[in-house]
Amino acid sequence: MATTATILHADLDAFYASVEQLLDPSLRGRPIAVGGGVVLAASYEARAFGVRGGMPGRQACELCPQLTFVSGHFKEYQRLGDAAIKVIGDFTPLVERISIDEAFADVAGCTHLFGPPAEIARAIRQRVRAELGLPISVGVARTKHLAKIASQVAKPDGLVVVDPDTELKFLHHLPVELMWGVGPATRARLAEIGVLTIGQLAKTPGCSLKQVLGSAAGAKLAALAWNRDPREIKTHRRARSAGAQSALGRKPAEERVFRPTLLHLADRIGSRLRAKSRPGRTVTVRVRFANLNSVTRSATLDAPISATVILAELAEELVRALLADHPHEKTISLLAISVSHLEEHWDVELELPLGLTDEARRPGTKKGMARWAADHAVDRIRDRFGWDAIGYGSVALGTSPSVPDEFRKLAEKDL
DNA sequence: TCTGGGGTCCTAGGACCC
DNA sequence: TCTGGGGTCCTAGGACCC
Repeated sequence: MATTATILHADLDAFYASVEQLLDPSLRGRPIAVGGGVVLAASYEARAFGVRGGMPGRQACELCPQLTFVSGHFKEYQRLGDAAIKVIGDFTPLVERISIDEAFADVAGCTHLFGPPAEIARAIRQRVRAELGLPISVGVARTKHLAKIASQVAKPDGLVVVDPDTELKFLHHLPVELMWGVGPATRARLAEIGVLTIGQLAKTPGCSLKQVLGSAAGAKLAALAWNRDPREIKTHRRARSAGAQSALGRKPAEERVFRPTLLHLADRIGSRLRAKSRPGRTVTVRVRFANLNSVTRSATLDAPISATVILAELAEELVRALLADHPHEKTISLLAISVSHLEEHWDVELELPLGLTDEARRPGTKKGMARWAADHAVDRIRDRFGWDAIGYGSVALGTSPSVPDEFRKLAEKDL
């Protein structure tokens, strides 16, 4: 067992909101929310009123009447997020980026250059503050799980170092919902058997946890509660799926509604897959009905696909079958497509959409080639003139997107 | 007056093969 | 004809994270 804490977890505080307060000093010290119809991020001043990310804007206003809404500077988020991660990268190459504003790092190999892990954490915080003007919290511990918890405890704008000798003492008095993998459902189930803290979880017999959470989840949480976390820093992991979704408000479950939406979603996904030569074999659609229940349908093909029109047609077939199985659902509120079983690298020109029967989809046919050529042409034009220059227009959707495209891109993983 | 969008992982049951 | 076991893949759903 390693006896030193060398794992760092660094997390920019209320990232989008902090960037807005950095760009506009008049917003500093005030409750602000990025977004409009929906709160994408809230400053700490706003969180004090109960405002949270994902919350409808109207509800946020009720909680905090003096709340100021700002539309986001999404390019700045990307730039500053990249810059913060780069600061960490100046200390060690072993950096695992989790999202735009968060990363793990292992500094075991660079303490001889920069001093003990706690010193490195201080230096990172100081540099991000001085060079970028942003607050960042850092946790230091022997495992990723504990480092992540430590950074949560450190927020806002703090540093917490968990000494290996006192890690269980630190961990066990904290509430279970701070653990990675414990959300509302698991928290509620644990509460039913009287488990509120990580210490209580640690002392709960394995068989009880298995009963309440299932065998795998129970064993995993028990291990984390004793700080047995085997995960290592992974510097580059490839994406396993790519998807897109669109909330619709309330729309009738009809072809004229879902066809243009699915084409638009397929266009977004297809262009990403083609850009990285990573077509996929499994296509999954999700339909959310008016009552917020959602249902999925998927199909796995013999060969991977990434052509926009083929993706769209397959998605349409799946949605049609899904709706036929739910004849009483007349209203849909969201459509989603996801492509998984992605190839590591694939020459897209060789794309062979087997498993589909339509003559037009087969390779070598005139229509099949025409579709590949059309995608290729669209991709080239977008390379030169930008995504909106051409495509299966969102004008067809008839509604403006509830979330700007730039925001969507921030959440996209590198394929 | 019912919360957006992009992801990951796990599970249970069934099909199919050896 | 009935019986058993193991492994892999697929599907649908659920929980969770940022």
